[in-house]
Amino acid sequence: MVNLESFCYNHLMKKDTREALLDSAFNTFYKHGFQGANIATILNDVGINKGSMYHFFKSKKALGLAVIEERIERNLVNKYAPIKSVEELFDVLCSAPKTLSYGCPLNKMSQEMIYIDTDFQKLLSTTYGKFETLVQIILERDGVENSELKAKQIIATYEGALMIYHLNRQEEEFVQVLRELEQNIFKVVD
Amino acid sequence: MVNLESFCYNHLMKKDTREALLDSAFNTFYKHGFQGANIATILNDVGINKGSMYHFFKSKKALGLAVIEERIERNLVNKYAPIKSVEELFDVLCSAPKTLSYGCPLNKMSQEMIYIDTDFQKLLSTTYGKFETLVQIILERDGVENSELKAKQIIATYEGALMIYHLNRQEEEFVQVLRELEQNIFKVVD
DNA sequence: TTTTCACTTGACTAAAAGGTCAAGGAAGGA
DNA sequence: TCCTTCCTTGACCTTTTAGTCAAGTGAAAA
Repeated sequence: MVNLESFCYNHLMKKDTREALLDSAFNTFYKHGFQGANIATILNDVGINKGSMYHFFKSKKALGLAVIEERIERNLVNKYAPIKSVEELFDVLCSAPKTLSYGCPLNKMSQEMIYIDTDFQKLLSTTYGKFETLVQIILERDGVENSELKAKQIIATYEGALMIYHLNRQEEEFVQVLRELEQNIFKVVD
Repeated sequence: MVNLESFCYNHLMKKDTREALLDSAFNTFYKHGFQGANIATILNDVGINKGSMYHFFKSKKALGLAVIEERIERNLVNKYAPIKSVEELFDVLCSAPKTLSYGCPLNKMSQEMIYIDTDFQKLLSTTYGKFETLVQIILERDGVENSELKAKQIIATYEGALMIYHLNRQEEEFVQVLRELEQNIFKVVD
């Protein structure tokens, strides 16, 4: 018995065209920025034609918004939801230089788009809120007080340090700044 | 006696065309990003023609690099060089939401360009280094120990918090995160 | 007065970009 | 077997964009 879906004419399983499009668009936007990205590049990468993309997304903008909702946000949840302790959180944060080749996707997209398009602004703002909540939950589960402010502190330092890392490529500095924060926040003043 | 320079045919003092171009380019790149920015917009804003711009800058890229060197960097020096104490430093940092309409120009340009063009990358990296030095000097003059790490901490938190501010537009949160850092860094553990 | 140089004009080019569309293929239900 | 729906093709359109260039202007030096 043959899986019919695997015999699609463009060697892609039908339902996967949209997904492949989102994957490639995410990568392309991540590296080149939304405005700098070229639709032809994405299409070429996926191996499909224009009309096929415009069947799923009515415009480049729609594709961009979908990338935020279905990739950037999903990646954040996949990464932060399973974290069980503050210690583990900082370990994950410290690993960012190894996994995030071009900086923080959310930060990058935000810097570029929030003052250019209000739909992007709204969606990015919402997505950031979810990120903050994910971090806050980790802190609260570990009994940390004042979790909202501390979540903001952690994310702010992380985002800024990651930017500096991408300018200097000094991983040690990046880790040092985060570890310092970890100690400062959770040090007990006797 | 009339100032001859003020009788230029395009109602601009000659020497000022380049400067006006840099001003407008800075603003346009700041809001729209380098790639998203449109040269025609800048020319229209300044009130000159293409050839005039290409007389001073051989390409859009050259204009972009000049904006970094002659505006972004200059603004940083103008802003941070006169600061005389750590206290004053934090006051200036806290005022960012009032002065930086579209985020940190250096951060924004960096996020967009460092992985797209190595000339931008080098220049932005150098410029960031100068920023860090400016902050470090303030700390050292105030007798703060471990000034290099602390400068990085301050800048990282500031940059990240500023990004969050631009997503949420909650100025209080922004100030709170920075004030918290100020206390944490300089609190004496008895 | 003449020459020179820095700067400006504005039309032009070529390429790239996002987006459209009519036609066609595959699969599945009737 | 036929019809409908979903998806794909690839050529085409339109607009935008960075960049070019020959010709011209005015100020200042010679």
